[in-house]
Amino acid sequence: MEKRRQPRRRGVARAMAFEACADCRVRAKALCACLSDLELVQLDRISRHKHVEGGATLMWAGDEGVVCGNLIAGMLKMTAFADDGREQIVGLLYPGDFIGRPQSGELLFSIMALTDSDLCLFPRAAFQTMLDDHIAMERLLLRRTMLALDEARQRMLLLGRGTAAEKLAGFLLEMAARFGAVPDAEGSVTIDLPLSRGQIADVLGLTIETVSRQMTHFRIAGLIDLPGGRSVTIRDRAGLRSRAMAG
Amino acid sequence: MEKRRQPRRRGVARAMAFEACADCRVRAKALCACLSDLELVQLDRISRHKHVEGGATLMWAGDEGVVCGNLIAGMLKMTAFADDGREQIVGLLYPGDFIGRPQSGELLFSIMALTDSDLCLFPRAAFQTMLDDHIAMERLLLRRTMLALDEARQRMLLLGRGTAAEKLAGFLLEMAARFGAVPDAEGSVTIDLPLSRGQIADVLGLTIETVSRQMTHFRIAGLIDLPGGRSVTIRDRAGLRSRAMAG
DNA sequence: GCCGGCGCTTGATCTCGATCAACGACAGGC
DNA sequence: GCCTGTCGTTGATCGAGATCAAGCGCCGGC
Repeated sequence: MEKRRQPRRRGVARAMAFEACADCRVRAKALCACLSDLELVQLDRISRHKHVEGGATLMWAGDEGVVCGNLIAGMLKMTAFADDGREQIVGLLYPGDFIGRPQSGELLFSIMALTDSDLCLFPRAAFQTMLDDHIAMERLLLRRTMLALDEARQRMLLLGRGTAAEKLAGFLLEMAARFGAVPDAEGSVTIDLPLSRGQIADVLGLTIETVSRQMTHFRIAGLIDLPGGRSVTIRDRAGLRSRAMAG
Repeated sequence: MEKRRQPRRRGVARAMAFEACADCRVRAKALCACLSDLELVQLDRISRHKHVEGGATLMWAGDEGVVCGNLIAGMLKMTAFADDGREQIVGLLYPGDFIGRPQSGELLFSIMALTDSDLCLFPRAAFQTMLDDHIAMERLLLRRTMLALDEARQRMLLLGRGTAAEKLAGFLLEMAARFGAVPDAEGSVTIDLPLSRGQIADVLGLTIETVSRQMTHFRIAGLIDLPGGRSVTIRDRAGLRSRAMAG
Protein backbone atom coordinates (compact mmCIF):
# COMPACT_ATOMS: atom_id res chain seq x y z
CA MET A 1 0.00 0.00 0.00
CA GLU A 2 2.96 2.26 0.46
CA LYS A 3 4.59 1.05 -2.67
CA ARG A 4 4.75 4.46 -4.27
CA ARG A 5 6.87 5.69 -1.44
CA GLN A 6 9.59 3.23 -2.17
CA PRO A 7 12.95 4.78 -2.72
CA ARG A 8 13.94 4.50 -6.23
CA ARG A 9 17.15 5.23 -7.91
CA ARG A 10 16.03 4.45 -11.35
CA GLY A 11 13.16 2.88 -13.15
CA VAL A 12 9.94 1.37 -12.00
CA ALA A 13 11.39 -2.12 -11.71
CA ARG A 14 13.34 -0.97 -8.75
CA ALA A 15 10.23 0.05 -6.94
CA MET A 16 9.23 -3.57 -6.96
CA ALA A 17 12.56 -4.75 -5.74
CA PHE A 18 11.78 -4.02 -2.10
CA GLU A 19 8.73 -4.30 0.06
CA ALA A 20 7.34 -1.26 1.81
CA CYS A 21 8.38 -0.78 5.44
CA ALA A 22 5.13 -2.29 6.63
CA ASP A 23 5.94 -5.67 5.16
CA CYS A 24 9.68 -5.40 5.42
CA ARG A 25 11.39 -8.71 6.05
CA VAL A 26 13.11 -7.38 9.15
CA ARG A 27 10.21 -5.30 10.41
CA ALA A 28 10.11 -7.20 13.67
CA LYS A 29 13.85 -7.59 14.16
CA ALA A 30 15.31 -4.24 13.22
CA LEU A 31 15.31 -1.04 15.20
CA CYS A 32 12.08 -0.11 13.47
CA ALA A 33 10.33 -2.76 15.53
CA CYS A 34 9.58 -0.13 18.12
CA LEU A 35 7.85 2.21 15.69
CA SER A 36 4.15 2.34 14.98
CA ASP A 37 2.96 1.93 11.44
CA LEU A 38 2.35 5.63 11.40
CA GLU A 39 5.86 6.46 12.49
CA LEU A 40 7.19 4.08 9.92
CA VAL A 41 5.85 6.28 7.21
CA GLN A 42 7.97 9.09 8.54
CA LEU A 43 11.04 6.90 8.58
CA ASP A 44 10.26 5.62 5.16
CA ARG A 45 10.49 9.13 3.86
CA ILE A 46 14.18 9.44 4.63
CA SER A 47 15.16 5.90 3.77
CA ARG A 48 16.96 4.73 0.69
CA HIS A 49 17.39 1.13 -0.31
CA LYS A 50 20.60 -0.23 -1.59
CA HIS A 51 21.74 -3.54 -2.93
CA VAL A 52 25.36 -4.59 -2.72
CA GLU A 53 26.98 -7.63 -4.23
CA GLY A 54 28.95 -10.11 -2.22
CA GLY A 55 32.55 -8.96 -2.01
CA ALA A 56 31.74 -5.27 -2.42
CA THR A 57 32.87 -2.81 0.20
CA LEU A 58 30.17 -0.65 1.70
CA MET A 59 32.27 1.67 3.82
CA TRP A 60 35.99 2.12 4.26
CA ALA A 61 37.75 2.65 7.55
CA GLY A 62 38.89 6.25 7.64
CA ASP A 63 35.97 7.55 5.63
CA GLU A 64 33.45 9.90 7.08
CA GLY A 65 30.36 7.92 8.00
CA VAL A 66 27.55 9.77 6.30
CA VAL A 67 24.91 7.11 6.44
CA CYS A 68 23.58 4.53 8.80
CA GLY A 69 20.85 1.99 8.43
CA ASN A 70 19.56 -1.53 8.72
CA LEU A 71 20.70 -4.69 7.09
CA ILE A 72 17.66 -6.28 5.48
CA ALA A 73 19.11 -9.35 3.86
CA GLY A 74 22.51 -10.89 3.41
CA MET A 75 25.55 -10.76 5.62
CA LEU A 76 28.26 -8.18 6.21
CA LYS A 77 31.60 -8.16 7.95
CA MET A 78 33.32 -5.38 9.86
CA THR A 79 37.09 -5.47 9.57
CA ALA A 80 39.88 -3.76 11.47
CA PHE A 81 43.18 -3.32 9.66
CA ALA A 82 46.71 -2.91 10.90
CA ASP A 83 48.76 -0.67 8.67
CA ASP A 84 50.83 -3.60 7.42
CA GLY A 85 47.77 -5.36 6.09
CA ARG A 86 47.03 -7.76 8.89
CA GLU A 87 43.33 -7.83 9.45
CA GLN A 88 40.83 -8.97 12.02
CA ILE A 89 37.11 -9.29 11.46
CA VAL A 90 35.61 -7.59 14.49
CA GLY A 91 31.98 -8.27 13.83
CA LEU A 92 29.52 -10.06 11.61
CA LEU A 93 26.24 -8.40 10.73
CA TYR A 94 23.01 -10.26 10.13
CA PRO A 95 19.60 -9.18 8.86
CA GLY A 96 17.98 -6.79 11.31
CA ASP A 97 21.30 -5.48 12.59
CA PHE A 98 21.94 -1.77 12.70
CA ILE A 99 24.91 -0.29 10.87
CA GLY A 100 26.81 2.88 11.56
CA ARG A 101 27.16 5.57 14.17
CA PRO A 102 24.27 8.01 14.17
CA GLN A 103 26.23 10.51 16.18
CA SER A 104 29.55 10.86 14.64
CA GLY A 105 32.49 10.84 12.64
CA GLU A 106 35.23 8.90 11.11
CA LEU A 107 34.70 5.20 10.64
CA LEU A 108 37.18 2.94 12.38
CA PHE A 109 36.27 -0.23 10.55
CA SER A 110 35.54 -1.23 6.99
CA ILE A 111 32.26 -2.90 6.16
CA MET A 112 32.12 -5.40 3.35
CA ALA A 113 29.37 -7.63 2.02
CA LEU A 114 30.00 -11.34 2.42
CA THR A 115 26.96 -12.22 0.36
CA ASP A 116 24.64 -10.22 -1.86
CA SER A 117 22.91 -7.93 0.58
CA ASP A 118 20.08 -5.45 0.83
CA LEU A 119 20.23 -2.42 3.04
CA CYS A 120 17.94 0.32 4.11
CA LEU A 121 20.00 3.47 4.59
CA PHE A 122 19.40 6.85 6.17
CA PRO A 123 21.39 10.05 5.98
CA ARG A 124 23.11 10.28 9.32
CA ALA A 125 21.77 13.68 10.33
CA ALA A 126 18.21 12.83 9.39
CA PHE A 127 18.38 9.60 11.31
CA GLN A 128 19.78 11.36 14.33
CA THR A 129 16.79 13.69 14.24
CA MET A 130 14.54 10.69 13.98
CA LEU A 131 16.16 9.22 17.08
CA ASP A 132 15.66 12.48 18.93
CA ASP A 133 11.96 12.33 18.23
CA HIS A 134 11.50 8.68 19.04
CA ILE A 135 12.90 7.90 22.41
CA ALA A 136 11.84 4.30 22.22
CA MET A 137 14.06 3.79 19.21
CA GLU A 138 17.00 5.42 20.87
CA ARG A 139 16.48 3.23 23.89
CA LEU A 140 16.38 0.14 21.74
CA LEU A 141 19.55 1.23 19.97
CA LEU A 142 21.22 1.69 23.34
CA ARG A 143 20.21 -1.76 24.48
CA ARG A 144 21.46 -3.30 21.28
CA THR A 145 24.73 -1.47 21.42
CA MET A 146 25.24 -2.79 24.92
CA LEU A 147 24.50 -6.30 23.76
CA ALA A 148 26.99 -5.87 20.94
CA LEU A 149 29.54 -4.68 23.47
CA ASP A 150 28.96 -7.74 25.64
CA GLU A 151 29.36 -9.91 22.59
CA ALA A 152 32.58 -8.18 21.58
CA ARG A 153 33.97 -8.68 25.05
CA GLN A 154 33.00 -12.30 25.09
CA ARG A 155 34.87 -12.65 21.84
CA MET A 156 37.91 -11.04 23.41
CA LEU A 157 38.08 -14.00 25.78
CA LEU A 158 38.04 -16.35 22.83
CA LEU A 159 40.64 -14.39 20.89
CA GLY A 160 42.95 -13.90 23.84
CA ARG A 161 42.70 -17.25 25.53
CA GLY A 162 41.07 -19.76 23.21
CA THR A 163 42.79 -22.55 21.30
CA ALA A 164 42.30 -23.00 17.56
CA ALA A 165 39.89 -25.87 18.14
CA GLU A 166 37.84 -23.86 20.62
CA LYS A 167 37.66 -20.94 18.24
CA LEU A 168 36.50 -22.99 15.29
CA ALA A 169 34.04 -25.09 17.29
CA GLY A 170 32.48 -21.92 18.65
CA PHE A 171 32.30 -20.40 15.22
CA LEU A 172 30.60 -23.41 13.69
CA LEU A 173 28.05 -23.52 16.48
CA GLU A 174 27.33 -19.84 16.00
CA MET A 175 26.80 -20.36 12.29
CA ALA A 176 24.55 -23.33 12.96
CA ALA A 177 22.53 -21.26 15.40
CA ARG A 178 22.18 -18.45 12.87
CA PHE A 179 21.33 -20.51 9.87
CA GLY A 180 19.75 -23.35 11.76
CA ALA A 181 18.03 -25.40 9.14
CA VAL A 182 15.90 -28.26 10.37
CA PRO A 183 17.97 -31.32 11.22
CA ASP A 184 17.69 -34.28 8.86
CA ALA A 185 16.78 -37.82 9.88
CA GLU A 186 20.10 -38.34 11.69
CA GLY A 187 19.91 -34.98 13.45
CA SER A 188 22.56 -33.46 11.23
CA VAL A 189 22.38 -29.88 10.05
CA THR A 190 24.05 -28.66 6.90
CA ILE A 191 25.01 -25.03 6.56
CA ASP A 192 26.50 -23.20 3.64
CA LEU A 193 29.05 -20.86 5.17
CA PRO A 194 29.02 -17.36 3.74
CA LEU A 195 32.72 -17.02 4.60
CA SER A 196 35.79 -18.34 2.85
CA ARG A 197 38.44 -20.16 4.88
CA GLY A 198 40.49 -17.00 4.86
CA GLN A 199 37.63 -14.96 6.24
CA ILE A 200 36.96 -17.51 8.95
CA ALA A 201 40.63 -17.22 9.84
CA ASP A 202 40.23 -13.45 10.05
CA VAL A 203 37.27 -13.81 12.39
CA LEU A 204 39.11 -16.19 14.67
CA GLY A 205 42.57 -14.70 14.62
CA LEU A 206 44.07 -17.76 12.92
CA THR A 207 45.59 -18.59 9.54
CA ILE A 208 43.87 -20.25 6.62
CA GLU A 209 45.93 -23.38 7.09
CA THR A 210 45.04 -23.75 10.75
CA VAL A 211 41.35 -23.35 10.00
CA SER A 212 41.60 -25.95 7.27
CA ARG A 213 43.45 -28.39 9.50
CA GLN A 214 40.99 -28.00 12.35
CA MET A 215 38.15 -28.62 9.93
CA THR A 216 39.86 -31.81 8.91
CA HIS A 217 40.38 -32.82 12.53
CA PHE A 218 36.71 -32.30 13.26
CA ARG A 219 35.80 -34.30 10.19
CA ILE A 220 38.06 -37.19 11.18
CA ALA A 221 36.65 -37.07 14.69
CA GLY A 222 33.19 -37.52 13.20
CA LEU A 223 31.90 -34.19 14.41
CA ILE A 224 31.27 -32.71 11.00
CA ASP A 225 31.13 -33.58 7.33
CA LEU A 226 32.57 -31.47 4.56
CA PRO A 227 30.42 -32.27 1.55
CA GLY A 228 32.28 -29.77 -0.57
CA GLY A 229 32.29 -26.11 -1.37
CA ARG A 230 31.65 -24.05 1.72
CA SER A 231 29.16 -26.49 3.14
CA VAL A 232 29.56 -28.00 6.55
CA THR A 233 27.32 -30.67 8.02
CA ILE A 234 27.22 -30.78 11.77
CA ARG A 235 26.84 -34.37 12.80
CA ASP A 236 27.56 -34.14 16.50
CA ARG A 237 26.57 -30.84 17.95
CA ALA A 238 27.17 -31.95 21.52
CA GLY A 239 30.66 -33.04 20.60
CA LEU A 240 31.36 -29.69 19.04
CA ARG A 241 29.99 -27.94 22.06
CA SER A 242 32.28 -29.89 24.34
CA ARG A 243 35.21 -28.61 22.31
CA ALA A 244 34.05 -25.01 22.32
CA MET A 245 35.03 -22.72 25.13
CA ALA A 246 32.47 -22.66 27.88
CA GLY A 247 32.44 -19.08 29.01
CA MET B 1 43.38 17.43 54.61
CA GLU B 2 40.32 15.63 53.38
CA LYS B 3 40.82 12.67 55.66
CA ARG B 4 37.61 13.20 57.57
CA ARG B 5 35.66 13.00 54.37
CA GLN B 6 36.36 9.33 54.01
CA PRO B 7 33.38 7.20 52.97
CA ARG B 8 31.08 5.81 55.55
CA ARG B 9 28.00 3.92 54.80
CA ARG B 10 25.29 5.08 57.09
CA GLY B 11 24.22 7.86 59.39
CA VAL B 12 24.51 11.56 59.08
CA ALA B 13 28.20 11.28 58.55
CA ARG B 14 27.36 9.84 55.18
CA ALA B 15 26.13 13.14 53.88
CA MET B 16 29.54 14.51 54.61
CA ALA B 17 31.39 11.53 53.30
CA PHE B 18 31.62 12.79 49.75
CA GLU B 19 31.46 16.09 48.09
CA ALA B 20 28.06 17.07 46.87
CA CYS B 21 27.45 16.28 43.21
CA ALA B 22 28.11 19.89 42.34
CA ASP B 23 31.76 19.65 43.23
CA CYS B 24 32.23 16.00 42.39
CA ARG B 25 35.65 15.18 41.03
CA VAL B 26 34.22 13.64 37.90
CA ARG B 27 31.41 16.14 37.48
CA ALA B 28 32.67 17.12 34.03
CA LYS B 29 33.68 13.68 32.84
CA ALA B 30 30.91 11.38 33.99
CA LEU B 31 27.47 10.93 32.51
CA CYS B 32 26.24 13.59 34.89
CA ALA B 33 28.08 16.18 32.82
CA CYS B 34 24.92 16.67 30.81
CA LEU B 35 22.73 17.45 33.81
CA SER B 36 21.99 20.88 35.16
CA ASP B 37 22.77 21.66 38.77
CA LEU B 38 19.08 21.37 39.46
CA GLU B 39 18.79 17.96 37.87
CA LEU B 40 21.82 16.86 39.82
CA VAL B 41 19.92 17.28 43.02
CA GLN B 42 17.40 14.78 41.75
CA LEU B 43 20.13 12.32 40.86
CA ASP B 44 21.83 12.88 44.15
CA ARG B 45 18.70 11.70 45.87
CA ILE B 46 19.00 8.17 44.51
CA SER B 47 22.78 7.91 44.67
CA ARG B 48 24.79 5.99 47.19
CA HIS B 49 28.51 6.26 47.59
CA LYS B 50 30.72 3.29 48.08
CA HIS B 51 34.37 2.75 48.71
CA VAL B 52 36.07 -0.49 47.71
CA GLU B 53 39.58 -1.58 48.47
CA GLY B 54 42.02 -2.63 45.83
CA GLY B 55 41.57 -6.33 45.13
CA ALA B 56 37.95 -6.43 46.20
CA THR B 57 35.31 -7.70 43.81
CA LEU B 58 32.45 -5.37 43.13
CA MET B 59 30.27 -7.62 41.02
CA TRP B 60 30.49 -11.25 40.02
CA ALA B 61 29.74 -12.59 36.58
CA GLY B 62 26.46 -14.47 36.78
CA ASP B 63 25.00 -12.23 39.44
CA GLU B 64 21.98 -10.15 38.80
CA GLY B 65 23.12 -6.58 38.16
CA VAL B 66 21.05 -4.55 40.59
CA VAL B 67 23.08 -1.37 40.54
CA CYS B 68 24.89 0.81 38.10
CA GLY B 69 26.87 3.96 38.59
CA ASN B 70 29.94 6.04 38.02
CA LEU B 71 33.52 5.43 38.96
CA ILE B 72 34.73 8.49 40.84
CA ALA B 73 38.27 7.56 41.71
CA GLY B 74 40.50 4.55 41.34
CA MET B 75 40.60 1.91 38.69
CA LEU B 76 38.55 -1.21 38.00
CA LYS B 77 38.89 -4.19 35.73
CA MET B 78 36.21 -6.20 33.95
CA THR B 79 37.08 -9.85 33.57
CA ALA B 80 35.65 -12.65 31.46
CA PHE B 81 36.17 -16.18 32.70
CA ALA B 82 36.24 -19.50 30.94
CA ASP B 83 34.87 -22.30 33.05
CA ASP B 84 38.31 -23.82 33.49
CA GLY B 85 39.65 -20.67 35.10
CA ARG B 86 41.33 -19.03 32.15
CA GLU B 87 40.58 -15.36 32.25
CA GLN B 88 40.75 -12.34 30.02
CA ILE B 89 40.44 -8.76 31.18
CA VAL B 90 37.98 -7.27 28.73
CA GLY B 91 38.03 -3.69 29.90
CA LEU B 92 39.66 -1.24 32.25
CA LEU B 93 37.56 1.42 33.91
CA TYR B 94 38.82 4.89 34.81
CA PRO B 95 37.32 7.75 36.80
CA GLY B 96 34.28 9.11 35.03
CA ASP B 97 33.43 5.80 33.39
CA PHE B 98 29.97 4.36 33.69
CA ILE B 99 29.46 0.91 35.17
CA GLY B 100 26.66 -1.53 34.62
CA ARG B 101 23.67 -2.11 32.39
CA PRO B 102 20.74 0.12 33.25
CA GLN B 103 18.36 -2.03 31.29
CA SER B 104 18.96 -5.53 32.26
CA GLY B 105 19.90 -8.63 33.67
CA GLU B 106 22.58 -11.05 34.42
CA LEU B 107 26.13 -9.79 34.45
CA LEU B 108 28.50 -11.42 32.02
CA PHE B 109 31.70 -10.09 33.51
CA SER B 110 33.14 -9.67 36.96
CA ILE B 111 34.24 -6.25 38.09
CA MET B 112 37.13 -5.96 40.50
CA ALA B 113 38.97 -2.99 41.97
CA LEU B 114 42.60 -2.72 40.95
CA THR B 115 43.21 0.14 43.37
CA ASP B 116 41.20 1.60 46.21
CA SER B 117 38.22 3.11 44.45
CA ASP B 118 35.23 5.32 45.06
CA LEU B 119 31.95 4.80 43.31
CA CYS B 120 28.65 6.53 43.04
CA LEU B 121 25.94 3.90 42.68
CA PHE B 122 22.28 3.95 41.73
CA PRO B 123 19.62 1.28 42.00
CA ARG B 124 19.15 0.04 38.50
CA ALA B 125 15.45 0.69 38.22
CA ALA B 126 15.70 4.20 39.64
CA PHE B 127 18.50 5.04 37.29
CA GLN B 128 16.55 3.70 34.36
CA THR B 129 13.72 6.04 35.28
CA MET B 130 16.20 8.86 35.51
CA LEU B 131 17.40 8.06 32.00
CA ASP B 132 13.85 8.07 30.74
CA ASP B 133 13.36 11.57 32.05
CA HIS B 134 16.65 12.95 30.81
CA ILE B 135 17.09 12.24 27.18
CA ALA B 136 20.39 14.06 27.05
CA MET B 137 21.85 11.63 29.51
CA GLU B 138 20.57 8.66 27.62
CA ARG B 139 22.06 10.07 24.45
CA LEU B 140 25.39 10.57 26.14
CA LEU B 141 25.30 7.02 27.45
CA LEU B 142 24.59 5.78 23.95
CA ARG B 143 27.51 7.69 22.52
CA ARG B 144 29.83 6.38 25.20
CA THR B 145 28.68 2.85 24.76
CA MET B 146 29.45 3.14 21.07
CA LEU B 147 32.89 4.50 21.83
CA ALA B 148 33.47 1.60 24.21
CA LEU B 149 32.39 -0.77 21.46
CA ASP B 150 34.85 0.77 19.02
CA GLU B 151 37.55 0.44 21.62
CA ALA B 152 36.70 -3.19 22.28
CA ARG B 153 36.85 -3.94 18.58
CA GLN B 154 40.15 -2.19 18.19
CA ARG B 155 41.42 -4.38 20.98
CA MET B 156 40.18 -7.44 19.14
CA LEU B 157 42.65 -6.62 16.39
CA LEU B 158 45.45 -6.47 18.93
CA LEU B 159 44.40 -9.70 20.64
CA GLY B 160 43.86 -11.62 17.44
CA ARG B 161 46.74 -10.41 15.36
CA GLY B 162 49.28 -8.63 17.55
CA THR B 163 52.64 -9.96 18.72
CA ALA B 164 53.64 -9.91 22.38
CA ALA B 165 55.84 -6.86 21.82
CA GLU B 166 53.05 -4.97 20.05
CA LYS B 167 50.63 -5.79 22.81
CA LEU B 168 52.89 -4.62 25.59
CA ALA B 169 54.09 -1.50 23.78
CA GLY B 170 50.49 -0.51 23.16
CA PHE B 171 49.58 -1.15 26.75
CA LEU B 172 52.43 0.95 28.13
CA LEU B 173 51.54 3.81 25.83
CA GLU B 174 47.93 3.63 26.94
CA MET B 175 48.97 3.73 30.57
CA ALA B 176 51.28 6.66 29.88
CA ALA B 177 48.45 8.50 28.16
CA ARG B 178 46.12 7.86 31.08
CA PHE B 179 48.47 8.70 33.89
CA GLY B 180 50.57 11.12 31.91
CA ALA B 181 52.66 12.85 34.48
CA VAL B 182 54.82 15.71 33.25
CA PRO B 183 58.04 14.51 31.64
CA ASP B 184 61.25 15.09 33.58
CA ALA B 185 64.31 16.88 32.26
CA GLU B 186 65.14 14.07 29.83
CA GLY B 187 61.57 13.77 28.61
CA SER B 188 60.99 10.56 30.51
CA VAL B 189 57.70 9.78 32.19
CA THR B 190 57.39 7.46 35.14
CA ILE B 191 54.12 5.70 35.82
CA ASP B 192 53.15 3.44 38.66
CA LEU B 193 51.14 0.67 37.07
CA PRO B 194 47.98 -0.26 38.96
CA LEU B 195 48.23 -3.78 37.53
CA SER B 196 50.40 -6.72 38.48
CA ARG B 197 52.32 -8.59 35.80
CA GLY B 198 49.67 -11.26 35.89
CA GLN B 199 46.92 -8.73 35.34
CA ILE B 200 48.79 -7.16 32.46
CA ALA B 201 49.06 -10.63 31.00
CA ASP B 202 45.30 -11.04 31.39
CA VAL B 203 44.67 -7.78 29.59
CA LEU B 204 46.93 -8.70 26.71
CA GLY B 205 46.18 -12.38 26.37
CA LEU B 206 49.72 -13.39 27.31
CA THR B 207 51.40 -15.15 30.23
CA ILE B 208 53.18 -13.55 33.15
CA GLU B 209 56.52 -14.78 31.89
CA THR B 210 56.07 -13.32 28.44
CA VAL B 211 55.10 -9.95 29.87
CA SER B 212 58.13 -10.00 32.12
CA ARG B 213 60.46 -10.94 29.29
CA GLN B 214 59.10 -8.27 26.99
CA MET B 215 59.57 -5.72 29.77
CA THR B 216 63.18 -6.80 30.02
CA HIS B 217 63.63 -6.57 26.25
CA PHE B 218 62.27 -3.04 26.22
CA ARG B 219 64.57 -2.16 29.09
CA ILE B 220 67.63 -3.54 27.36
CA ALA B 221 66.62 -1.75 24.18
CA GLY B 222 66.64 1.48 26.17
CA LEU B 223 62.95 2.15 25.67
CA ILE B 224 62.00 1.96 29.32
CA ASP B 225 63.45 1.76 32.79
CA LEU B 226 62.17 -0.47 35.55
CA PRO B 227 63.04 1.36 38.75
CA GLY B 228 61.34 -1.29 40.86
CA GLY B 229 57.95 -2.20 42.16
CA ARG B 230 55.32 -1.60 39.54
CA SER B 231 56.94 1.55 38.25
CA VAL B 232 57.88 1.96 34.63
CA THR B 233 59.77 4.91 33.20
CA ILE B 234 59.18 5.55 29.55
CA ARG B 235 62.42 6.86 28.11
CA ASP B 236 61.69 6.63 24.40
CA ARG B 237 58.06 7.07 23.62
CA ALA B 238 58.64 7.22 19.88
CA GLY B 239 60.53 3.95 20.01
CA LEU B 240 57.70 2.33 21.89
CA ARG B 241 55.21 3.70 19.43
CA SER B 242 57.14 2.22 16.54
CA ARG B 243 56.82 -1.18 18.19
CA ALA B 244 53.14 -0.82 18.89
CA MET B 245 50.62 -1.89 16.30
CA ALA B 246 49.56 0.96 14.06
CA GLY B 247 45.88 0.40 13.50
C1' DG C 1 39.04 -29.81 -25.34
C1' DC C 2 43.07 -27.00 -22.73
C1' DC C 3 44.65 -23.47 -19.80
C1' DG C 4 45.05 -20.40 -15.83
C1' DG C 5 43.53 -18.76 -11.52
C1' DC C 6 41.62 -19.26 -7.12
C1' DG C 7 40.37 -21.52 -2.99
C1' DC C 8 41.29 -25.45 -0.21
C1' DT C 9 44.05 -29.12 1.65
C1' DT C 10 48.16 -31.34 3.12
C1' DG C 11 53.02 -31.76 4.36
C1' DA C 12 57.52 -30.03 6.31
C1' DT C 13 59.65 -26.92 9.08
C1' DC C 14 60.17 -22.99 12.06
C1' DT C 15 59.19 -19.80 15.72
C1' DC C 16 56.94 -17.36 19.19
C1' DG C 17 54.96 -17.69 23.21
C1' DA C 18 53.48 -21.27 26.67
C1' DT C 19 54.92 -24.31 30.06
C1' DC C 20 57.84 -26.16 33.59
C1' DA C 21 61.18 -25.02 36.92
C1' DA C 22 64.33 -22.54 39.84
C1' DC C 23 65.53 -18.55 42.26
C1' DG C 24 65.76 -13.75 44.16
C1' DA C 25 63.44 -9.72 46.30
C1' DC C 26 60.41 -8.12 49.40
C1' DA C 27 56.59 -7.87 52.98
C1' DG C 28 54.06 -9.58 56.89
C1' DG C 29 53.65 -12.55 60.94
C1' DC C 30 55.59 -13.94 65.09
C1' DG D 1 66.03 -12.52 63.75
C1' DC D 2 63.52 -16.55 60.81
C1' DC D 3 59.83 -18.49 58.24
C1' DT D 4 56.39 -18.21 54.65
C1' DG D 5 53.93 -16.54 50.85
C1' DT D 6 53.57 -13.60 46.88
C1' DC D 7 55.45 -11.42 42.95
C1' DG D 8 58.75 -10.85 39.46
C1' DT D 9 62.71 -12.44 36.76
C1' DT D 10 65.32 -15.72 34.26
C1' DG D 11 66.47 -20.17 32.08
C1' DA D 12 65.34 -24.59 29.64
C1' DT D 13 62.23 -26.93 27.00
C1' DC D 14 57.95 -27.82 24.63
C1' DG D 15 54.32 -27.35 21.47
C1' DA D 16 50.47 -24.98 19.02
C1' DG D 17 50.04 -22.53 15.39
C1' DA D 18 52.55 -19.77 11.76
C1' DT D 19 55.11 -20.00 7.73
C1' DC D 20 56.85 -21.96 3.56
C1' DA D 21 55.84 -24.97 -0.12
C1' DA D 22 53.50 -28.18 -3.11
C1' DG D 23 49.61 -30.07 -5.16
C1' DC D 24 44.62 -30.82 -6.02
C1' DG D 25 39.83 -29.75 -7.52
C1' DC D 26 36.92 -26.75 -9.64
C1' DC D 27 35.19 -23.17 -12.56
C1' DG D 28 35.29 -19.84 -16.29
C1' DG D 29 37.43 -18.30 -20.56
C1' DC D 30 38.50 -19.35 -25.01
